[in-house]
Amino acid sequence: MNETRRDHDLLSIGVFAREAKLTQKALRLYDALGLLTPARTDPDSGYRSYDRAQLHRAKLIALLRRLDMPLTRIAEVLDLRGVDAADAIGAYWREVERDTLVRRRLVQYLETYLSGKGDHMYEIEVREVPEQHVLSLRRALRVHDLEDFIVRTTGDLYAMIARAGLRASRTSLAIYHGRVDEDNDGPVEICVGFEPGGAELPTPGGDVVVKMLPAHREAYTTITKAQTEFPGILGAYDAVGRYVHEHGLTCNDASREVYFTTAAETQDDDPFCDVAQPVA
Amino acid sequence: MNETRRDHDLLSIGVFAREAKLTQKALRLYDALGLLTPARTDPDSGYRSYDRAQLHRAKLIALLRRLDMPLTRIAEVLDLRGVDAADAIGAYWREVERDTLVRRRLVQYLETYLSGKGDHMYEIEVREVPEQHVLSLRRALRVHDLEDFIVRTTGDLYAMIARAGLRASRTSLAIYHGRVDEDNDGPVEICVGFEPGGAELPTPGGDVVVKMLPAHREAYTTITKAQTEFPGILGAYDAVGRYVHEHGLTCNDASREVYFTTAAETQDDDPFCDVAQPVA
DNA sequence: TTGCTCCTCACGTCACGTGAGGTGGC
DNA sequence: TTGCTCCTCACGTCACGTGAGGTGGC
Repeated sequence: MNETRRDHDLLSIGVFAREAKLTQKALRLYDALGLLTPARTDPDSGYRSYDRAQLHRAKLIALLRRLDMPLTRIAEVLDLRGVDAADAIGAYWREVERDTLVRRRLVQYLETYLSGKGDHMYEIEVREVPEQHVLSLRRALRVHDLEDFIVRTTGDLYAMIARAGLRASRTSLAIYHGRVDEDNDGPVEICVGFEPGGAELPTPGGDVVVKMLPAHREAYTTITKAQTEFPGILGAYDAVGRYVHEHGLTCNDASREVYFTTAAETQDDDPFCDVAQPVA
Repeated sequence: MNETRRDHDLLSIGVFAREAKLTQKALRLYDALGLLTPARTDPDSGYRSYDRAQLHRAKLIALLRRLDMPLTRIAEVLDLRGVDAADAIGAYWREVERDTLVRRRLVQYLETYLSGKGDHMYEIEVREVPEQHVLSLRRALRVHDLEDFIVRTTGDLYAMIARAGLRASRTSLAIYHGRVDEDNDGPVEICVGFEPGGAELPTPGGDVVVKMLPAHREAYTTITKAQTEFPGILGAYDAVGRYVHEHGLTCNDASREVYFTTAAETQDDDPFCDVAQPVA
């Protein structure tokens, strides 16, 4: 009750640990790291004494550790004051939440496929695709940049076709010439079809090329916008792959996504694109 | 492309690791733990060979590790099939989400108080409280059981008073005779006041006692239902404590919460209870 | 013979937990 | 003298990462 005047009491490590909700072992580590140095260390016995005023710092460390913040990062936060410290914690936590979001989707994916609900989630069909003139741009990139690249490039190619006075196809493609994830960078090719009418396409600049996509058969399934999210979309690829396998077909070109609408005009549960695999 | 017929190909650890997105080091550890045993180990060279069909198991391990699931728990999941495995993952993830919720609130609390927004969040006042006859029950318990205990006991005491034909007070109390958290168990005392009118209270049974709470002064602040959530409520206690300290007052009894409404009829942002500290 | 892959063994990382064996203050 | 607290040092935990030094197959 009389603690008002005891702000400069020295506390033993045991008492200090109890009040701060830290273990003695942790306090000794923080001392060794210079994160929380005792107010006094007896030169003979090595006994540590803490100032009651150090409890603030100790409690803050304890709380940040409950957020699993690494000690090096805690040291950075402790160097900041007030709003800056609050912001640093907020920034850390946003990282955690981002990570949690990815993992949450992973759990959904696992639950769906392990429980067998994924087996009949996709209707697979086979269709003939005629040859098609396209504007195409190919790039190597990781999954992190994938969505942005697809959206921007598709828009750019549509714009080029329109400016040339040509009629564009209603669908666009993303062709995966190699795996795209954290470690593999494709490459990915974006294609937008057009009708080579009277007007002539000017020689496109940069990496954009005009080419002809050959006619082919493909196994495909239509997925909703929600289903395009990683890792859920893997389920669609798996389903198409299984279909191809079970029907004794052979993959003869790179797998692809066929977009027939834009994200802006599509609800989560509306059809958004096809996942397709050319087969022989 | 011809992998259809190679389901029983043996893969070197390097190839297998790349396909499963695991490191060789991890695969050797899983081998040592019996979590994922290579289809074949060369008795001379020690070279490990994996069956292509083992990729399923390996990829599942890799995904579960991305959820930070411990290897022992992964082993349990791998022993299950289909829906059971999905349920086990779901159960694990619910634990993670529960933990995340607690930590999320902790972040909110830290951001509020470090940025100084907490300083003026509570209006503290002082009031005189007259003496009061109460029914009281005291128990030692940890924070986990606290809310349930308060709600049930308060309801029970009100019921006892009503059945005795007496008029109950509009407010009830939770008095903290000791800290209540994961390690400390109070004790906590629940009190409901009544007017000792014509009818006589029967001698209450069990641990319930009749007593007189003495008249006193108390510093208090009113908080909303949302603010009662741990750890946010600590801010109210801090604010009252600071007020007492800064005004040179002395705490002369245990701190308490004064409830003047029930959770059922209260919105998150409506006043729900007072946090009070008797002072001299 | 040259690269490449694989092997084991040992030590490092992170933030502690858990003794062992010994000392200091009341 | 007896407990209690504190000290250092060493090893364990968890799931690997990172060499060191050496072998095997083409």
